[in-house]
Amino acid sequence: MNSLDPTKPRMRTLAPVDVTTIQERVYQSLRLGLLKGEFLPGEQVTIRGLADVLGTSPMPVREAVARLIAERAIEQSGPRTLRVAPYLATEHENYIRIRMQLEGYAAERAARAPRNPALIGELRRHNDAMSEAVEAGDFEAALAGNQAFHFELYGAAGYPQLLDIISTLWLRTGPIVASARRDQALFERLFRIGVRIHGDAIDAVAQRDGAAARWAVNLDIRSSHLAIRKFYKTSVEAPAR
Amino acid sequence: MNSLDPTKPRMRTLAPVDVTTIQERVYQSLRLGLLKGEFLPGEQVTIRGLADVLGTSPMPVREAVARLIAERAIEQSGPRTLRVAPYLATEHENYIRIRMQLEGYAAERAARAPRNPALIGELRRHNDAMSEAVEAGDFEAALAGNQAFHFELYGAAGYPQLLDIISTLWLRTGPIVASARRDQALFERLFRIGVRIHGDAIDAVAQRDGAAARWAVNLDIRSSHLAIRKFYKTSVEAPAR
DNA sequence: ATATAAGATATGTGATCTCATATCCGTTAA
DNA sequence: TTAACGGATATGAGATCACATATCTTATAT
Repeated sequence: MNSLDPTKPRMRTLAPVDVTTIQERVYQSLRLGLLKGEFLPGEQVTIRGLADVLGTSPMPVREAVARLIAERAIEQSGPRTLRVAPYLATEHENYIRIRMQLEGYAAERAARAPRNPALIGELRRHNDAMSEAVEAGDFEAALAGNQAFHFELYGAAGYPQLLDIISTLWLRTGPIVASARRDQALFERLFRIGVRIHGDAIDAVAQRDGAAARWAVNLDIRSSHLAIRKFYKTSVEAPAR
Repeated sequence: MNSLDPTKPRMRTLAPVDVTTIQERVYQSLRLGLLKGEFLPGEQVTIRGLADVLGTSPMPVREAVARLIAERAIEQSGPRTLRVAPYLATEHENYIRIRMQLEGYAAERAARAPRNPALIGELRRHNDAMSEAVEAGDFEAALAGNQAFHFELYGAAGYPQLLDIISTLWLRTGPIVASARRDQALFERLFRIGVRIHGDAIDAVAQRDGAAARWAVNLDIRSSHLAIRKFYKTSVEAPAR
């Protein structure tokens, strides 16, 4: 019997394989693309087109898109047309008010939640990363840092369901925020303000001051909203509904 | 030329035909069924089974179910199993807190919105219908009246997007609330309390007192939650996750 | 009698095909 | 030159088929 003896126990090097469905991977990919600003608000998409880009058949894309339609991140603009949710001033303003309610509440709960020793450090780390990215002019990284900061904070509230709803709202407003970064000067200013407000939020959490945490997050949301509104007012006109 | 002359103008009796997709009708049907309590929390469903009941093929059902999964009304409990969202005490409690934030906010805004002369009358009408249904022991009608009252109120806030999110939350908690009506005595008591609280809410709106409206709605949500928790604690145990 | 294994059934996932129709483009007639 | 008609193309919706596998049933062996 040599070393190839099949009855002899030996080390296996096979690793478990990714068993997630194609549909799920398509969904996650589209979701990430929306949050990273790879789609413009109002941009038309087609199921077959996405399937080609993603290297799969239309079938999994259809169902991933159906989920995104349910989350209002993609909408049917006509009988046979799909598009990324467009920027509409009043609609976006409504979402901002809803976000202030929910994210403000999440921040308040996070500040009042049982102390997690690592939380403050993590928040600072995300905010520092965002700050450095802004100064380096890397707006994609700044966007990612901003997102990481917010979700670290909201996650500390200990409400998976709340986090889930907030994620959906970010998915709707993501392409709008991300595409607005094309105005570099405006967004540099915006992100610098954001970094400072995040600092206030961190202080509020450190002092377990729920009201102050809520206030800081609401200020952050509102100030970013104002910048985005200015961007869209002065540059792009929203596509017709 | 007789009366069948095709050149002679004549009255047409053809009415427009329903052009909505099967998928959309399946979705609306499932949605209504969930809100009316035709599904039990944790109940298993199959795509082919639903397709048979609805008299269609699995295809439109698949995509309608995908949307409901995105809304967390249906979930995948295993590799090849779908079920209606089950009752889980802490998860449900989290949803209750989120609903208090959002529905409280909606009520506050509704009370402070520009006066709609018909609103108070509509609210009273829904609440009276609910009250009569409770006394008649018609819990399905009472449930419908309760829903109509809440959405009439929240709709008056003038935030379609907020209404949409609240609808999604009701879709998740709908089967839980609806199935709990099986304990008649408990729910008779609950609905009677609800009718009274609704009266307080109507008064708050009539006086344009946003804080009072928020308070009334939050009390309504919380009291119904307590009744449901009691029901599930004393009767049914939630299916294992 | 019980436990294990083999076979049958059920079910979600994905691919492929068909269909209706919206959209685009070129041709033709006024 | 312009507008209207018609054909080609693109696209979402739906049906059908194929596949892998989880679950249930049944038979057999201990």
